[in-house]
Amino acid sequence: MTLQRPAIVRHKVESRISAMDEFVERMAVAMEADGLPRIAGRIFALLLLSEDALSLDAIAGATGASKASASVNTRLLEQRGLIERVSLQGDRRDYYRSVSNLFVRTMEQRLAKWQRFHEIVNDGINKLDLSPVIRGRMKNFETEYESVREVLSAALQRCQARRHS
Amino acid sequence: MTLQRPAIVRHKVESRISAMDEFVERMAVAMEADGLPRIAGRIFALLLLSEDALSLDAIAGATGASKASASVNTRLLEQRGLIERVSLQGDRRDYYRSVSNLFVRTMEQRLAKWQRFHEIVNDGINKLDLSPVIRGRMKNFETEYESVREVLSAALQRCQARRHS
DNA sequence: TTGATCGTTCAGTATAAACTACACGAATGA
DNA sequence: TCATTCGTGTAGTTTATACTGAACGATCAA
Repeated sequence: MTLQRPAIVRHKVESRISAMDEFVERMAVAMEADGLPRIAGRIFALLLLSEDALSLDAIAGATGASKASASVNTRLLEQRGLIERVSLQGDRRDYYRSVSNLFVRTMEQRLAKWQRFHEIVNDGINKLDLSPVIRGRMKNFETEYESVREVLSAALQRCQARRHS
Repeated sequence: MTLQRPAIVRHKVESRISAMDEFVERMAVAMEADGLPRIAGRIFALLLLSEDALSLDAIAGATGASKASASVNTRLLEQRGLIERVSLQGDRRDYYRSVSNLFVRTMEQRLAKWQRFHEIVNDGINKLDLSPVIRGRMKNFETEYESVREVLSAALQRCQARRHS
């Protein structure tokens, strides 16, 4: 059974297809460094390049993954806020597309990951009996983080405000 | 052959040892989310808690890893700028300790990772023939990134300036 | 030069993860 | 209600990667 490639890819000439594929693959590898499965990266890149929302079958067909894998990885990306699921009336299928406020979403994602990290350090400061030197080092680490986090949050809020204006 | 636990751990009473170990393990899991091996996370946490620089054998003994694994993972952490190798005169062994400007180092590390990501997107904008909608979406993404990156770089420079004053 | 110790490399193994094929339950339409 | 199509769960396979044990070259002391 041969599935159609999605519109964004289908209408391109051959040389362009490989350029697109290269983009997808590079993105997939880069996102692997962020701890996501490679297929999730491919799906993300595919949707980033696609103007239309794509069905699960279309995604599976275009990425070469099985439908089950596409299902798992779309859900993962959705949970992380990198893509969103949309439904079209008169169609039972789910469709997926890149979120509109992608940058802010990715940044929020990263901030949350840092947060867990720094919570561990804060717990360490509070619960362990550390030498003054170590305690000072860790507290300094946290102070610097807090100042940067505030600056970053403010910048992100400006991004969002600009979008909604 | 029983290796000594490092000083920071050795002098603690039993209940404190487990609290330390919990810190180490939590940190190891958190750093795994950043794509590092779990053992590297353990080593990092251990050195974060240790006032003294530790030898490879001490690290292997305290983390329960083999010396080979300790060697690989200390090198990895060193390359990432999270720990540094120090040598004591009159001692052939290498010692490792947490870097002093840890926060700035970790942020630089993360910024570099983002940079690769955004280079791919920029390449896509330049090399692919995208629809106006997609192109606009990606350019907007990059614009927002650039503004945040500048704010962040400035904040990091302030951190460094404060340290050297 | 010899012996001992240090860090590293390498081959093999164990562990973990991703992915697929298959099958199931739910929702829809005939 | 039966058939169809959707998304998801699961068992098993494949693949990748972390880790260990042993051997190696380098460095230093005797």
